[in-house]
Amino acid sequence: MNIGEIARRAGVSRSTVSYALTGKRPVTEQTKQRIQAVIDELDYRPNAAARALKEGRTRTIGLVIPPASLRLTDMQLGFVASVVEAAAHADLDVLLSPSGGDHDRSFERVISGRRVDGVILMEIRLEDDRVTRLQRTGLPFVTIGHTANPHGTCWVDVDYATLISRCVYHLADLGHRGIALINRSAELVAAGYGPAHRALEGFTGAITRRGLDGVTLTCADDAAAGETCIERLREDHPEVTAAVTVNEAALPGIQRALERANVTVPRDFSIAGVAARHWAEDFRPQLTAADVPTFEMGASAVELLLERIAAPETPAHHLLLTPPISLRASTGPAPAR
Amino acid sequence: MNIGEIARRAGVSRSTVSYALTGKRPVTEQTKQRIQAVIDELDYRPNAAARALKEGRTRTIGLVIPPASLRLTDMQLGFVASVVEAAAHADLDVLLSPSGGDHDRSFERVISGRRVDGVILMEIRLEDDRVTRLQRTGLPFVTIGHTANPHGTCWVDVDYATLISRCVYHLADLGHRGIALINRSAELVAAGYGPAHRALEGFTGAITRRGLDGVTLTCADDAAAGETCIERLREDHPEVTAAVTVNEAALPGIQRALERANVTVPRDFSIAGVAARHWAEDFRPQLTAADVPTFEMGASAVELLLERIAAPETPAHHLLLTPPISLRASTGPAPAR
DNA sequence: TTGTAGGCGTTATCAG
DNA sequence: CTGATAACGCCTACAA
Repeated sequence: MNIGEIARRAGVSRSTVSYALTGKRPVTEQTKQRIQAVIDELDYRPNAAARALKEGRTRTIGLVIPPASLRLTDMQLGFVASVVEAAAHADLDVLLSPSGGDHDRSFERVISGRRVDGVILMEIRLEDDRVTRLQRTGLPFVTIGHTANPHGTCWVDVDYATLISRCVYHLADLGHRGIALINRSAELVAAGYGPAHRALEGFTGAITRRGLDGVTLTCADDAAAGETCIERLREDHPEVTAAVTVNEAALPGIQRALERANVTVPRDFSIAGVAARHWAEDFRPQLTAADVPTFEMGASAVELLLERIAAPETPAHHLLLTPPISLRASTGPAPAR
Repeated sequence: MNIGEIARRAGVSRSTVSYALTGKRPVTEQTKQRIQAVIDELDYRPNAAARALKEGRTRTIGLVIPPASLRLTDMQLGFVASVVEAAAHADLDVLLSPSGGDHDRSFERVISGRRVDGVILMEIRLEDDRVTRLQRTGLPFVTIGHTANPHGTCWVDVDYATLISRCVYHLADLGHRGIALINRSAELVAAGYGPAHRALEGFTGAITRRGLDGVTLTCADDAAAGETCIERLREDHPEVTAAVTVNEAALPGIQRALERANVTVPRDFSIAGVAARHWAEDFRPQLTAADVPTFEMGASAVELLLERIAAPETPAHHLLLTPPISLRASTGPAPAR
């Protein structure tokens, strides 16, 4: 079914059908109705490929997600959901590309061949090949997270360094002297994953400024790892009375290990961090944490991308969010010696 | 950058470039290399829209997911991940449509206008408008889950009825007489969501056949709901000594409530069900459960869809999986009276 | 207010 | 083995 067939049946020319559809030229109410009747009858929709070819844009954006084999974290899922939602709201479709490296077939397919008008990238590393690649192509893009040197790129991120610093200050104010950072996995740190590095940066900075005793641990993104992490911590560093974490997926394990060791939170041990709200509220007792505003971040990323598509030469904006730390029930005064 | 420019620079015709790329016609090694050199230099990729227009297919499939505002369950996420992965493996792109109802804009956009070669639908209801709509359009589609009357449609699903029956038999064999079903939410049941209905069907069938005492409960998809569900159950039905569930998201809450009530699993209370493996293994003690093979299901859905796209007139296949029930540590003999 | 015609970038048919 | 050319379906200047 194509526009010519509609035109034929309605007894008008193809351009009239086109204009009746787009409204870019006045069309008599009567002919418009006749055309609409035929369209309704045949359930006609303009061919997207033809339109894209003619107009030079696809009304589709690409969303590059971590390889699907890795289980997505709740936060990543939050980004995907909010990006998809915001895009749908702007009548845009979203093309998904699960890819890690620069030379991924799926990634190449999506960014080349004009399949999309722009790209949103997540899980950004400090040095990220995909960003470099995208800069070379000239395709508009926005990153959720930012590289070590983000000048000239458009991004939205959470200020992990500041948030973790604040958590440490909060714990220090409560009298804690030995504080641990439960970071993301050693692999992510090694790969130069931004949030992990920035959390560490904020942690060591705050520890130093307050003259505290800091312990840093890496921990894989799952409950089991959280469990062994706490066990190790209590064994190797009994002087530690509090922890800050950016590893939300480890929280259930952390909780389990503390319970099993008969450590009462916050009486015996305090914990705070950065996490999706859902994880913080499911922790027992509820976790004092900065809730990562995934919904807002995804929506902003789409918004920034649309601006960038509309005006590619405009200077790049970015958004560094510092959401408030919700005081819940997991932090309290340091236990007396 | 287009094929004409490449042809000009390589001193050949456009068709030669095209054939050098697709290999559908022999091209001298020498010219092929000259062409490739120009392509590499200019980083040329064929325009996807032009190709789709000419070839009549997009090499893209649509994946309809529940509205993004609802948090996706782990199982849904598993489907998305495996579909995306399987599609990437077949060099297909995936267009995401977050939509619930039939008249959703995003849904309409994706299925009409030849944006995709086929569609995968998830979260199927017993009566599902989207399925009807898709049948009308004639676009190839596969559903994960199936409608009440799935004849002529192509689907892959888990046999909830049989699995829940088997769980009940298993518990009955262990001496349990009072058994509860912890189902999905009342809203989902009311909306005619298949797995919820089929779980109930399998449950009541098994309870009747064994002459047991069955209690059915609905429970929202989150930990908090699981907690109150167990509290209610123990209060209203103290005679119940075991439960079966299809509500994986409620498991952490179920566990918490049982622990708090000082109920030891499986000594005092047994529990079994259907869940993604990850949830079953995170339960303490680990949950005796049929692990929903999300990865396999997503991959099969893509495979079926590809067959269907290749041969639309072929009779519709389907796949009803009955994964084995992994005996873990959460079921044991009924406590003595 | 409506119609005609050309071109977007590819692929495939038909000649050479 | 290679080149010219005609579609694919749409949009939009230009002409009426």
